Amino acid sequence: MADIISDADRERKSRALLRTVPPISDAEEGALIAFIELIFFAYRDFVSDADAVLEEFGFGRAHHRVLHFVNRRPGLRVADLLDILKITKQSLAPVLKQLVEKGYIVQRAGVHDRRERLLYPTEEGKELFRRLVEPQMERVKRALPESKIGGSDVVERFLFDMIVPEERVQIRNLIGCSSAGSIDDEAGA
Amino acid sequence: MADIISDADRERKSRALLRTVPPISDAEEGALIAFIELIFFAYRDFVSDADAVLEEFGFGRAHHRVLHFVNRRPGLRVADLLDILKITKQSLAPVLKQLVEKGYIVQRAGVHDRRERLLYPTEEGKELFRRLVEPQMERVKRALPESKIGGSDVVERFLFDMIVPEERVQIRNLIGCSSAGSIDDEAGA
DNA sequence: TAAAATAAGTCAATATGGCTGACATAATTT
DNA sequence: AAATTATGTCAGCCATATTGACTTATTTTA
Repeated sequence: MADIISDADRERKSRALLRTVPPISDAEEGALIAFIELIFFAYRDFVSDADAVLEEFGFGRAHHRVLHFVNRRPGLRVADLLDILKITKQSLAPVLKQLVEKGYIVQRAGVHDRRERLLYPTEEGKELFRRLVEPQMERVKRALPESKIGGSDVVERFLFDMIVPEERVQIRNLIGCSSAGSIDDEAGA
Repeated sequence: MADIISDADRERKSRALLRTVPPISDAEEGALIAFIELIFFAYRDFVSDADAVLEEFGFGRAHHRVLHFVNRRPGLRVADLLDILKITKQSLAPVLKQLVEKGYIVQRAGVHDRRERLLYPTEEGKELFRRLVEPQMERVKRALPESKIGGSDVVERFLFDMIVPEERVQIRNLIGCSSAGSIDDEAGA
């Protein structure tokens, strides 16, 4: 008990030093930490949607991500996938191999550059993609403000602005996102 | 197609608690998938904030999560932590052990029940918590709609509604979240 | 009071999904 | 012909999770 009080003392001291630079108030802090935790719990449940389906197929989340973006961008190269997922090719290799071996993804040599292996979903791959994305769409749809004007735009903008500025243009191009980032994407300094 | 219907069957249990939702149109689908991908990218960058700090200390994200909730709920039991993080005690054990050994968390026997090990952050633990939460608060603060009326409430509500209904009450109690979940949390059936 | 239940810790084996480094192969570019 | 590029592969490592079985200390309960 005494420890907790002295902890609070010490925290007050260090906080006083920090307060000279940034302007996050104590009142604001609680709300921001609540947001941080909400993001943690929301994401955990968000990814759990697909986990049950994946288990049926003996796949993990890594397979899901690969399958997802191959469906969304059929014909993308291995290098593109690595760039989107921000993983190494050694990490991708076993996952992609399993998806190919089990018949969910096919690789074809590029037309212009035959070194490239362009990735396409098979019919089975498309079906699995749908099974995985369906519960996630349902969850997002239910969570999104339904009839309020601009409600979903606010959420979309928030998510977009959580992304590091350098990646925003690339991601907007990738996902074809509507409202996000018309102005001050990495300006506004 | 048949798969989608059977998938809907699988989801019927949880959906029945909420409400009957109309089917997702093709036009809606694109927007929902964009949201799904935004969540993926936003979360990836969100957690990356802490990674740089963690690396300095030789810790991983598991350490971060433990340290975070011990700071937020000083005196919680090991069982509470397992429940919040939804991991097994065997997963927690090495992570907690390291945090204790390196002096960021202390364990004390419970007063009422001396079997319980209540977890408290040390001074160093509180400082590291602050270092980890600070950049995340900054990111959230920047991404949140600043002066628009109700903007952050909309986002908060969205995140809250992404959580599975059964957990919402517990999480609201844990994080002391303001706007989220005044009505129809798990009602509506 | 003796037995059962509980909180926590521990040991072992296993799996997933990341990483780095080094090297091979085929195709393209210079 | 040589360098570069795209991809694949091998080996080893690490972090984080799992299940199962067991111990210890403590509390509850029959």
